[in-house]
Amino acid sequence: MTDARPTSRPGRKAPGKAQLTRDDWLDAAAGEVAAGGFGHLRVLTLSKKLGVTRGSFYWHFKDHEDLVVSFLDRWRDRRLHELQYWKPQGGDVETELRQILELLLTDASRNIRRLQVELAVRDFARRNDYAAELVTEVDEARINQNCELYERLSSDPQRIRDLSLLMYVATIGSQVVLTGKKGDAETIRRVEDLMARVALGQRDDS
Amino acid sequence: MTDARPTSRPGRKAPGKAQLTRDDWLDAAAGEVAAGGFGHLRVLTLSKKLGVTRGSFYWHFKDHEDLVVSFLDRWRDRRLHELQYWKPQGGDVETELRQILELLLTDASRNIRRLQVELAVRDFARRNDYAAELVTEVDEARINQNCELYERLSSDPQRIRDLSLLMYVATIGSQVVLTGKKGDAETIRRVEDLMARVALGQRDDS
DNA sequence: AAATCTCCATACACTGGTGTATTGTATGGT
DNA sequence: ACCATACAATACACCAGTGTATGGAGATTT
Repeated sequence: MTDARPTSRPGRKAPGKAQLTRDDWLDAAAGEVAAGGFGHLRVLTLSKKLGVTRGSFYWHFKDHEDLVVSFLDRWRDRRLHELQYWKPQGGDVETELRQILELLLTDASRNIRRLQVELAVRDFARRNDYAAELVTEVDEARINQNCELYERLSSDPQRIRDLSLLMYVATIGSQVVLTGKKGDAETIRRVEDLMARVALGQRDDS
Repeated sequence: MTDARPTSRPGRKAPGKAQLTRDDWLDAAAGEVAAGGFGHLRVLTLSKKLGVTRGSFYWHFKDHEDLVVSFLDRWRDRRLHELQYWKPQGGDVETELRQILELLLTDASRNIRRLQVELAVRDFARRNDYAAELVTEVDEARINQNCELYERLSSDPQRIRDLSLLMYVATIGSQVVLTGKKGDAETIRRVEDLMARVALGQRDDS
């Protein structure tokens, strides 16, 4: 499954042109996908961008589909892996909630390219079963992760899941609707604040 | 601007094959767009689907771009027009709110094709300026429309707009995340219910 | 230093798609 | 009846993109 070829080559790239790795191609592909979606992912364009010919590509990848699948796999792995670092730092519920929301909204809106890739993957998932699987996997992992937070707001398991889901779809919706629009920074901040108040208002005592 | 050619032809289509109209092509295009997005909108495929050759297409449309632009225009016009019929019927705030939400979530999730088209347009807008304009136009119209409803929950204009925006991005997010997933019907119903409670919890007295 | 391995270049065949020019055929008007 | 019009079929040139076969140069090994 995992490729035996090392990602960082020692003592190479001496002559003039740096040798490319599989990951270099995937990074370049990320740019294309962010800009034009999977439908505009061309190996010819990619090659030009990297300053080589397609001969190089077909050494690193079996074919175009291999690139797409590898790209999706890496995306899934990274999205699942990063959840580890989003573990709450401790503190009361409100500050923790606001931290999470800031991470998901304000911070995310600055990583414009990462956001574009996510939307592209999500769109591609509508017509590609494999991509759909991965997206579902990532969605569920994120929603489950946030459940741990909302457990501190309610004791009803159903309510907890629903709240986590609602907050999640709101963040995704924000990204879809507001990404790249003018004045989005301020708007996103306000939505973020309102979401926090909404979540806190869902305590058991309400 | 508007085409002089009638959409329903009188006394034609006698021989065997029904004559095609510009709208027939756009309807067929909707199917393709829903299934594969704008990137997979091919005039060849469309022609086969309609049982004719491309010769017909190039009589009705100048070129491929003409089809896309016409499609987008029709989409915008319909989305803006349908808002007229979404005027609240009167009644108290809660039932009215629940009516709107049911319309936007449960009902929308049944119109799977319409939903797919909307998501496709939205994705296309990320790389097409004209589509982006229309999507922004539709988004703003919808958000403004819903403001009228949320005015009855709060008196702070800023709060009203934020709430309307939050509810809107939540519906869009639901469509993006939940469309076509298994068990979405029940899930959507629960999210819908939670959204109603959230909105109602945002009254001034809170 | 010879052989081998790694990575990329070059050239070619092939496919699918667009757009255009030309021709064909019903239909309605007069 | 005749012709113009509306619509569609056919055939063509053209381009973008993939995949493959083969060659070649630099580095690594032995």
